[in-house]
Amino acid sequence: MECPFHSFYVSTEEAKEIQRDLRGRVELSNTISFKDVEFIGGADVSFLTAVPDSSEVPAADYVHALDSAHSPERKQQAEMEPEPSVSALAVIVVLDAATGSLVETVHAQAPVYFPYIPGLLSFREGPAVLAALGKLKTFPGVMCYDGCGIAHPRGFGLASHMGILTGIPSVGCAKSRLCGTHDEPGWEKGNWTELRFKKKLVGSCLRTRDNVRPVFVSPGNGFSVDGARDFVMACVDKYRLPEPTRLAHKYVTALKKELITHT
DNA sequence: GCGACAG
DNA sequence: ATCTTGTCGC
Repeated sequence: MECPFHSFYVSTEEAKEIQRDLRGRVELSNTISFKDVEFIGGADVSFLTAVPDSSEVPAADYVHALDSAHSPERKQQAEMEPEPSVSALAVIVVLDAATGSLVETVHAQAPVYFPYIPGLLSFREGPAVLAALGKLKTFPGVMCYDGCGIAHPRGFGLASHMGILTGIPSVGCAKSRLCGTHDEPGWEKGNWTELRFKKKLVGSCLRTRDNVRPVFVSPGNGFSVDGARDFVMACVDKYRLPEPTRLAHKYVTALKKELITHT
């Protein structure tokens, strides 16, 4: 199956249409047995205002693919800012699955042409995430994203979107609920309840630490609901967020602070 | 029509 | 996400 690249310079309606077009490609059975996964990746994004992109690294393959769809005509058609003052800063960390040690960290900056709209997050953060992924030397066997997978209005959240575009199995681990209903899980680490949307099982409400708010885990692509939850739980150390996402967040925050200072 | 609403 | 100090709890 080829990579279904599309433009990210789209209107909100086109974005929803893209999600409906691609959701059928999501594979909800465990594609990989994370027992054999060597490297695990985690991604997180923060935003910069009025900080020029000083990237020196050549554009990644993902960016090239996206550029072909980035014609001025499309920007015009989508009625978006010619030169946004806000850019997304994405960081990807790669951990050794066996030891949990940090193997690689990369980052990329991309202009933001899309506003934050619940359900359309990937159109805001996607370009930066894809650009960062393209700079990796160590290719992760699984990616963990800070957002939803199929626990989404159209069953195609950030984790699913990135998973389909890159081919890397993925899981979404959101800090709060986007949609669906669930019972309150027990207060002990490891307790969980089903997250359902329109009567369908789409994820888990998982307690990753004793007495802390739960996280919402759902398959991105290549995972079953149970598999996604087991995977996230296996990535949890002593914090609420699983290590891949927690570390990625830690690094973007530090990098952002650094970039702002050097400006 | 009235709420809900990843980051 | 982002703007922000101290503060309560394990």
